[in-house]
Amino acid sequence: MFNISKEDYLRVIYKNYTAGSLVTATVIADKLNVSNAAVTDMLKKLAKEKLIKYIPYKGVELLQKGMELAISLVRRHRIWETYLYKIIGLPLSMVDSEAENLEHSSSDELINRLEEILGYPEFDPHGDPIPSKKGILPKKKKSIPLSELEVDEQGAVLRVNDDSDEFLEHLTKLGIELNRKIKVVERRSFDNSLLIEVHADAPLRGKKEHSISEKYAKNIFVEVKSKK
Amino acid sequence: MFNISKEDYLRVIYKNYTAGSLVTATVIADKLNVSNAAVTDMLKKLAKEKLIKYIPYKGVELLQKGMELAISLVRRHRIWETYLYKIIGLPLSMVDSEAENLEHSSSDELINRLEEILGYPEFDPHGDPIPSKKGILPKKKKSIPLSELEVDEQGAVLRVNDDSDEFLEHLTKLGIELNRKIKVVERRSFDNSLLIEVHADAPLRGKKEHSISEKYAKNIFVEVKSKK
DNA sequence: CAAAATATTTAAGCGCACTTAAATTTTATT
DNA sequence: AATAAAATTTAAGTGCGCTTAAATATTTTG
Repeated sequence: MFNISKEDYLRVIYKNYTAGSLVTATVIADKLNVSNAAVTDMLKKLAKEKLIKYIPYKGVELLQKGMELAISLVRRHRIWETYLYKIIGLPLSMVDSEAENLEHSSSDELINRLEEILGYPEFDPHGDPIPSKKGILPKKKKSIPLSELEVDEQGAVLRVNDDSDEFLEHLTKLGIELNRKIKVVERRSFDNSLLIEVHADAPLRGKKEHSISEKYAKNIFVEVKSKK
Repeated sequence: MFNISKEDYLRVIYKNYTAGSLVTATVIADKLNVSNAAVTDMLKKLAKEKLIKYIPYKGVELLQKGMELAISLVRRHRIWETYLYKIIGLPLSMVDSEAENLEHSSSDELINRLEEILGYPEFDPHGDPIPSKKGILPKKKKSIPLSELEVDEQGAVLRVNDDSDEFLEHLTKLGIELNRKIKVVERRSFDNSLLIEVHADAPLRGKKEHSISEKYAKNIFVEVKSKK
């Protein structure tokens, strides 16, 4: 892999940070598919630019400047994803990799225009929050994995937790996308697989039943609406 | 300037080639704003990859493979320009530099989709031809510079010959864009400046008179429609 | 047509983002 | 707490696309 830029390092640090614990070199190396040595090199450069706080052998976290840059990148990425999906009509399984390329080569003006065309969306097609021009993230709604829904309970898809093509393509086949309502019809305790009812959008109406494995269900997050 | 890629070299060679004469190193260096030494370096690499025929001290021309790559790049560039202008609504003076960034980071699928959305346009907003998926260029219509129109003659804008922001912004102010009809009302032989009538598009109707210098008129190409 | 001017290439070197291999620090184990 | 295992950093080196300065080839011109 080539030409992984500083921005990508910042994005990985941003996405893998959880309060209180630093992001380690190995995590970054894995996500970017580069050697640990390359990561150490880059971290030293980013630290010199005051973008991150780097504690050798321990890990890193973002400083103000780095945080701003990372958020701007995430914003660009998620706005492109949303645009590619909703306006251009690319399949969900393509938008992530396409956006990853485009995010590095779009002016702020273009991004702002795309956002305007989209009507200032709060979440991208995976359900991830889109930072505003000023870097503010919309509050996320509470969600639970589909796997934790009880039988006869229903929820609306809020977020998916995996970027692999296979995962996303399968969801598309099942008609599962953001905001789609899903009801659990049956749970088979043998393997914890579920029989679900995917409610169609207004135009087509109706609902379809599908069987999904526990692993899929654990990576689909829904907002619980009501019991029935 | 940094990170000027092979593709950019190929594009410059493509754009500056005229049958029978090779493209010289200096022309390339000027267009890309790099040193002659950098150009020589890169030409050797491109020649090794059989993308170009390089005759030291003389210049270069594209070979089959290089031609295909260059045309694909030009296609990506012009489709983005058209999309940014017509769909996204960016000002004409911005589309060239924006497209220059995007053209290197878009998949063929995306480009094909944009082309489809645009309805398979033949020309970009500057009037330059857009190569088809197979690399075929639409036949260009015959055009003459606005400066060569006679008084009372009228033509439709087919192409503009300058990419500078100032030039394009001024045209926008005058309401001059592709396919717009222009009539020469008066020619002042003192400085060869023209008084022109720019016909508005259907929705607004009417026409506006403007005075433009010879230099502007020489860079606007029109298709002669009729005498009056 | 030789000398001067111009264009082009070669040489040496730089910063970047990587690599592998060796050295060092941290963590886990008993 | 010593030692083995794992994680991380340092060291050395690579290819890329650039730079400036020097050498060489081509073109112009008086």
